[in-house]
This record gives sequence, C-alpha cells and structure tokens, in this order.
Amino acid sequence: MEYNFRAIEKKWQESWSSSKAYRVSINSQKPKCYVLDMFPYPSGAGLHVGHPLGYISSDIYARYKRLKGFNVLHPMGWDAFGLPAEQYALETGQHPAVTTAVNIASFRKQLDNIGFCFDWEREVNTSSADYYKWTQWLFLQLFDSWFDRSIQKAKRIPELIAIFEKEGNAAHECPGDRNLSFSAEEWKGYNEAHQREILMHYRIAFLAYAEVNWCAALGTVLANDEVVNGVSERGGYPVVKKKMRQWFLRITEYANRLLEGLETVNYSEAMKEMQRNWIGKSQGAEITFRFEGSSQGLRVYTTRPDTIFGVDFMVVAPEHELVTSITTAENKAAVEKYLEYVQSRSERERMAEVKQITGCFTGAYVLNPFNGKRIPVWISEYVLAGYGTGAIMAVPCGDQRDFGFAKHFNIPITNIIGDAFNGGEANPTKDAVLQNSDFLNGIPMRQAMELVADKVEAMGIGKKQTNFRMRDAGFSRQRYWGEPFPIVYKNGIPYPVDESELPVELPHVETYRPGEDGEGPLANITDWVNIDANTKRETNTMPGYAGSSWYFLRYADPSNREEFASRAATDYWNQVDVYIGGTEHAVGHLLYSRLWTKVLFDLGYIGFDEPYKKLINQGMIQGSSRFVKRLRFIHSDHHVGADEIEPITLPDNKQVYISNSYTDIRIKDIIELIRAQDASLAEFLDSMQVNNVLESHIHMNVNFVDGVVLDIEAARKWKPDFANAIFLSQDGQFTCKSEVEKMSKRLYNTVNPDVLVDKYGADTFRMYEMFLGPVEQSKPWDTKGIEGVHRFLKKLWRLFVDEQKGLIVKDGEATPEELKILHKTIQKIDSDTENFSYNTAVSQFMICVNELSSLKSNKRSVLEPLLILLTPYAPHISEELWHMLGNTTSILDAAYPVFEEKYVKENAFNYPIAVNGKTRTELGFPLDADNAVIEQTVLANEVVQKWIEGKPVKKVVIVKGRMINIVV
RNA sequence: GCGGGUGUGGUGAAAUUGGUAGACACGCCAGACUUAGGAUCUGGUGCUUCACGGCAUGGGGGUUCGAGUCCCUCCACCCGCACCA
Repeated sequence: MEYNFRAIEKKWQESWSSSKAYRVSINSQKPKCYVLDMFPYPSGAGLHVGHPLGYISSDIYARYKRLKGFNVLHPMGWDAFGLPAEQYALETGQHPAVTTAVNIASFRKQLDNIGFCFDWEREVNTSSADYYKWTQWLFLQLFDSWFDRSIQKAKRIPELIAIFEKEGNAAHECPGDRNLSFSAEEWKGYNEAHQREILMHYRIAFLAYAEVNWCAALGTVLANDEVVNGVSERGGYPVVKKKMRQWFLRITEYANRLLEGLETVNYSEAMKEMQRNWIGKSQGAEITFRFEGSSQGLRVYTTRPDTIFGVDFMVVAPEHELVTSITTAENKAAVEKYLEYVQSRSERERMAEVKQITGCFTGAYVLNPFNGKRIPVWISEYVLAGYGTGAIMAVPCGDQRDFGFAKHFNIPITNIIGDAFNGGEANPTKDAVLQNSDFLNGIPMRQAMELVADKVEAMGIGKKQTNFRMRDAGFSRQRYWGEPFPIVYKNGIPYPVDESELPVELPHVETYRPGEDGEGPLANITDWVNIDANTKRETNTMPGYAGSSWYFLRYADPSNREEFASRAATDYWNQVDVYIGGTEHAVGHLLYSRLWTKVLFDLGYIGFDEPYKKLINQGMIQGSSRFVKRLRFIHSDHHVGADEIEPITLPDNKQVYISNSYTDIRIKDIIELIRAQDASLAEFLDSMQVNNVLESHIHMNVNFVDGVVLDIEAARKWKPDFANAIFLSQDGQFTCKSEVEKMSKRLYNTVNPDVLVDKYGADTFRMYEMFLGPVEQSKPWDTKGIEGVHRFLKKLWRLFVDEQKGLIVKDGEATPEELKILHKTIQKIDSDTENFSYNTAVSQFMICVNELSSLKSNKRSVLEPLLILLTPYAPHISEELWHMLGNTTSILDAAYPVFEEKYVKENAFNYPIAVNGKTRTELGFPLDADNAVIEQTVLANEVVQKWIEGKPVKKVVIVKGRMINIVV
C-alpha cells in the first residue's frame, strides 16, 4: 500500500466536513483562543502560492492550540466590497454582486483544497446585506457620538446637547472649529439647522468639505493611486482638485489613545513605529506675531519655542488665508506670479523636488513679541497649509531648510547658539546654551522650551499645543460597490435613518457610470435618491475599510439578527489572540479597526479597547521568474551599438530562442545550430549576410519550466510567438535564465497552489510553504524544493506501512534510543509551534523520521505521539495513519504528547577540545565528571599535547556539557 | 533625510541566545537496484591545499579563554514615512 494522498485527503476533508469537526461554540469549559487571518478581497485572479502562507501559519497554530486543550475560533470570510469588481462591472456590464459571488466560490474551492480548519458556519461577507446592515448601524453609533477630551472618551450626542443647554461649549472646545464659542442661552436660541450644524463639528462621524481628485473627462472621482503625475492612470486625462461634501471619521481625537494603546499590544517594533509615524505626534507651541502697523496677528506653530530670538523671517503656506490681505502693493505682482507657479505644480512635484528652493516676499513684517524686532513674512511651497497653522517662524541657525532658504534669498542669520553654529549649516541641537537671546541667555535650550511656552501663555499671545500629522479619515467614496450610508437629507440637513429601516440596501443600477458633478453612480437612480420632495438619500458609499474595521467582532456571533454581536459572544471570544496578515495593511486597516474598537468600548458595547493582542506579519513570497533568450539578427551593414538597429524580419515571422547554457557562442555556430533544425532558415540568414545578434530576455511562464529546463512543447502551445519558433537546445536541454521578482500574473511567475496540491497533496504543500523559512521573512518561491518535503511524508508513511506487508506497526516497549528521539522531537515541535518557528519544526520532523527509519523503528508507542505532533502540519496523513492504528476517534482532539526530560537526559558528553579557541579534537566525559579529572585527561591527550607544543598552560576553561578550551 | 529591518555555501535556510558555523532540505557529484529513470536507496558536497593544514558568517576595528551572536565604525540591499515646522 503506498501513500495515496489524493484519496486520503479527499476522504478526510469530506469526513471532517460532514462531522462538522471545526464547529465551535461559546458553551465550553475550555479556555478560548481566537486565531484570525486578515480576510481576503476575492479578486478574479485567484490565489497564488503567496496567499496561503499566512493562512497555513494560522491554521497550524489553531490546530495546535486545539490539541493543547483550547476552544479555538478560527474563521474566514470575504472583504467583498471594492473597486476592482466595480471596474470590471464598468467594463463588462456584469453586476459586481455576480462577479464577487463567482470569485468567492473559486477562492473557497482553492482554500478547501489546502485543508484549513476554518469554521465555515461563521463565514462573513462584507457585501451581504446581513453584514452591512451592522456596518451601517455601527456608523450610526459613530454619528451619534462625540469625543469628550476631558476624559478622553467617546460619549453620546444627547449628553453633549444637555451640556450645551446648561453651559454652552465653554468647557468643550469644538474639534471642528476651535473658534466656535457659545453660551447656553445662545445655544437655545439657535434654530435646529444651526444646532445640527454645530453638532456636526463634534460628531465622530461627520460631514465636511474636502478635496477629491476630480477627472472631468472620465466624469468621476479617482483614488490617489489612480492619479499618476497629475493625470488619470486610465486614459491620461487631467485631474483637478475639487471640493466636495464628504463623510469623515474624527480619528484625530483618538490620536493619543491610538498611540498609547501600542504599548499594550504585541506587534513588531517596525509595525508600531509605522503607526507612530503615521500618527506623528509633536509637542510645541502656537505663538501669535502681530503684524507691523496692524492689530492682526500671524499664528505660527513651532516645536522649538526656545529659538524665538533666532527668528529671522516667517514662512507662510501659499494657500494660507492671509496671503492676499497682507501682501503689499509693490509685492503684489510678484506674489501673484508665485502663486500661479505653485498652482501649476502637482502635489507630486511639490513633494519630489526637495532640492529646489522657491519663495516670495510679501512685503509684510511682523514683530517679535519679546524684543520688537521686525521680521519679514515670506511665502513658500515648503510650508504646507494642512499642518500646524500653515505658517512657521524660521530659525536658520537651527533648521536646515530655513538655513537654505535664508542663504538663497540673502536673509541675514542670527546666531543664538554661539560656537554650536558654524555658519556653514544649521545645527538642530537641543543641548546648546542660548546666547543673543535676551532673558534666555545662558539657559540650556531644553529648559528654555518650557520657559518660553509658559511666558507666551502668560502674555496671552499663544499656548502650548500638541499637533498630529494624522488627518481625519475620509469616509466617503463616490462609488457604487460599497455600503450605502444610512443617512437622508431633509432640506439639506443630514439625519440618520431609523434603525428599524436598516439595512439601507444597495439598489440595483443599470449603469455604473458616475453621477453628475462627481457624485457616485447611486445619484443616477432618482427614484431611490428622492424619498419625497424635500428628502434625499446620501449617494456616497463607504470606503473599503468600513466592513473590515469590525469584522473580527462579527465572527464571534455571525448570524445574530438582533445585534452586531451579542455581548456574551464578544466577552467570550474577546480580543483576537493572534492576527496574521501582510504588512500592506500596516497603517490603514489596523488603525481604523483599532479606532472602531475604542469607540465601541467607550460606548459600552464591548469589553476591550484593542482588537488584536498579537500581530504577525507574514513575509511576501516573491516570484522566481524564468526567461528565454531571444535572438534577433542584424544585417552586415548595420553597426552594432548604433542607436537604432533594425533587426531582420525572418520568413513567417519566425523567432529564434537559444538556451541560456550557451555562453560566448559565435554567430557562425548559431547558424549551424539553426541549420540542423531548419535548413532553409539558415540559408536565408546566410543570404542576408547576418553578422551579429541582439539578445533579449522574454518572460516565460514558470509553470512550463522544471528548475531551469524548459518544456518546449508546452511553450509552443502557450503562445503563438513560440508556436513555430526555433529553440536551440544544448545537450537536449533548453535552459532558462532566472531572476527574483514580485509574484504577479503579468510576469508569468505565479504558481497556483491547486497544481501543487494535485501533484503532491495538501499536506506536502502546507509543510513546504512552512519549510521555506521564517513566516515573517520574504523569500522567493522555488517549486523544485517541494520534493524534499514530499519524500519526507513518504518516508514517514513507510514507518507505518510496507508496500507488500501492509501495516507494520508493532506493540512493545520503546527503547531508550527511540524514546530519546521522540521526546527531543516533542520538546522542539511544541516550542517551535508556540513561537511560529515552523521552518525549524519541519526540520525536526525530518530529523525524527530519518532517525527512526535508520533504527527501523515502528513501535506504536513512538509513532502514535509523533502523529499527534504532526497533525497541525499535515492533518490528512496524520488522521489516516491514526485510524489505521485502530483509533476510532479523530486525531484532531487527541491529547498533545507531554515532554519528559528523563528520556533525553544524557549522562556523558563528547566534549570538543579547543586549544586557544580552535577545536582540535573530541573527548567524551561523564557529565558529573570532576573538573580536575577532566583537566588531567585532556592535558595528557596526544592530540592536545601536539597543539600545546610544550608551551605553558595558562588556563583550562571547562564549560559543563558544552566545550573545553585550553589557553597556552 | 528620518525610522525599522536584513546581510551566513551554488540556492532556501539552521545555530541550544557568548561555546564544535552551515542542522534540515534543494541542487550538484558518485554508486546500487532497474528494460528505463524526472522512481527508490546509499555515500559525498563551504572555499583552498596532493596532504598536514590554512581561510571562512557584508568590510574594518574592539571586548573575551572563546564572537555569526556583544560594542564601535563603514558598506550594500529591502520596507515604511517624508519639505511635518
């Protein structure tokens, strides 16, 4: 009986499915463990071998935890709303729901092939009405909340209204408009529209105007990555910024908590750092400088208030609201010209060209509040309108950009740090002692920061201010394939749809074309939009990250029709213990789902405020591309190296490819090789007096290449270019060049897991993906190596089953040698699995099977525990052999073997003996041997004597159970 | 520029966390069985040297009896962010 993986895997997959082996519930006495994968967007391209890497890792962990006695939640679902489906709909007219369903079915089939232990009864699909009903409901909770800064917590809007009615907004600065101030009386005097407008400035989900990329030619709004160099990626049409009313999430209010929360979770340092950078917290002060001869002031933001006496000029963003009003008559023309220039530059250009210094003087001056010095006000594109106050105080001796600007425009530089400034470049130190700084002279800069900030506050010309780089999250998309907003406008005022009317279903449309003026396609369905004469629906839809921000909660209670998930279920399953996915979602998805979790926690819906306890980022599997070398022939009267060489077109447009194994082959020999296959072509080349060739490397589909050897017939069938081509092989083989690239359909280097599962089985495939290297690390795919893992499983099989004799497992007591191998393996597999070190675990399985094979060991007492260890990695073969051994219950719930030290304990050790750190020989000693005895024996040893060469022995280092070193 | 990470055979990678560098595989070489081998099994395989030996973990320096591992410094590559005040 041989290892028939196809039959075995099919049998057990069906058995597990019909016995509902992976169903879990919250009625369990076992401790829980929640193992989650980032759910996929079901694209039309299907899975390639890179995708399952994370899924296999989590599957192994989930199965391992189950064997260790945990109640394991391991679900899977679909992040099914998204642009590609809509794009496809635009092109083909097929409804996104239809194509999405087809894609999901094929993803599901591919996943099932690999034998994952997902509880499919918990499958979620963000595009189904059952699911997005709750996405909409959660949005309404965000809409009905505001962030109370005093306690750093979300609260309900009615509580805010009660406060306004009692005391106005004096104690609660408006996050949307900080200049807004009103008393209780004033509040009560406002009409409803005005009141709701004010509340909008407080809501966590709120409406505001923001710029979008509007492409008039396509009649649609584009995402940032659809805009390349200021024009649309498709078609290359011009794209302009256009202000539109859009939904936002006030994530900036949570900036501090998102930052602090990072201390409580187990993410990689790189990941935390990326999030910290994104949030971009900085501490400083806002200081107002009065304009000369005016009561008006210029508010700047600085992180270095200590450098206030080093300010030599001001720089204001070109878009700053004061620019036109402060510009003096004589500078007006220049400023206008500069503004025109800035307008002409795309955002990309402004970011790309860091070197070039541009700017323009406005003619205005402000006065330094401390010494009355006149400071010129400039505008320059290096100051961004969106950050801080859109204006900075420039300190050229301490900031390199300011320094460059001052030099470029010949602005005199004030030195406030003495010798620490060398005049040649700025010195951003915080540790110098201040000079030239009035009342700050002699004070270290670090101290002065606080001092100036305090003074500024006392003088009433500014305040300490913490800023964040992070912006509020845009939550509107002018698209069809997303969640509709549960919002209606009555006379232009937004109101939430009543909960009883949820879900607001995505209506069927005939066309996916955008609506007028950049509105989404929903705007075209007038009878859906217009509820009555004064009531209109919101026509935007939610972005891709809406559904994915909370899906991990829905898995806890996926079919609940009353709530997004019961509190009992979320309390039981609680936080995700291990979350596995790619780095590409490092900031976006992770920050948004952390935000939603915090809001839901504040509002009392769930009992924890961080969604993911531990995060593992799987590395990318890179493609290993294959190339065939194409030859094109050049006429004798062309010069090689000329700019444009026109290669000769061969009869029938024939192409010639040459094996990569030929190096330095002469043109004459090439023609002879061709003559052997196609005499007339060779004659043609002769007649054309060909004297040189151009080489180019063409991507070949990796599936037609075994290692580097091309299957020529497969290539011929694949593309017409190859069908009648001449392939010049060497020694019967045509070899390809290989190179590591991104795995992508376009590069013909994707490998479909289905093909490998069919050829080697799911168990082999699973183990091989893990064997490639550490989960977190990126590595190139190499199909060839899979055979080593397959051989291992066959070898394991032969420990149990003989081809002729059938089952050969014997009862009887295991030898100490066998037990030692087993327990070493238990120890290593247990700890490696717990630590996601799967590649070394697979090695240990191989070592174990190699050793048992050479011992010809096939005792049940050794093999049975080994099968249990193997179950998370190769569940099918383990279950099959487990049943062949006579077990009647599933191995999925077997008891995990327990490591026992006594079996692996050695009482002697073969010590490497080094002389001056270089290993020269080995000597065995009992572990409890006396150091003096060891020393004596070692020194007497012949080899050691030879290396000591009679020199005096200075020291003998003996490390028990490790090594011995003699110092001479 | 800033932040994070990685550099070890022909290839993917191990290394008990300061103790025999290259486990386990792929590939390659030799052999056995075989009508055949892209099946299976056995042995070999870092570089160098006829050999004794010498040299090897990106380069250089240091600490130590002992360094892939710790410290300093330089270099290369990957990822993220970026006129952020």
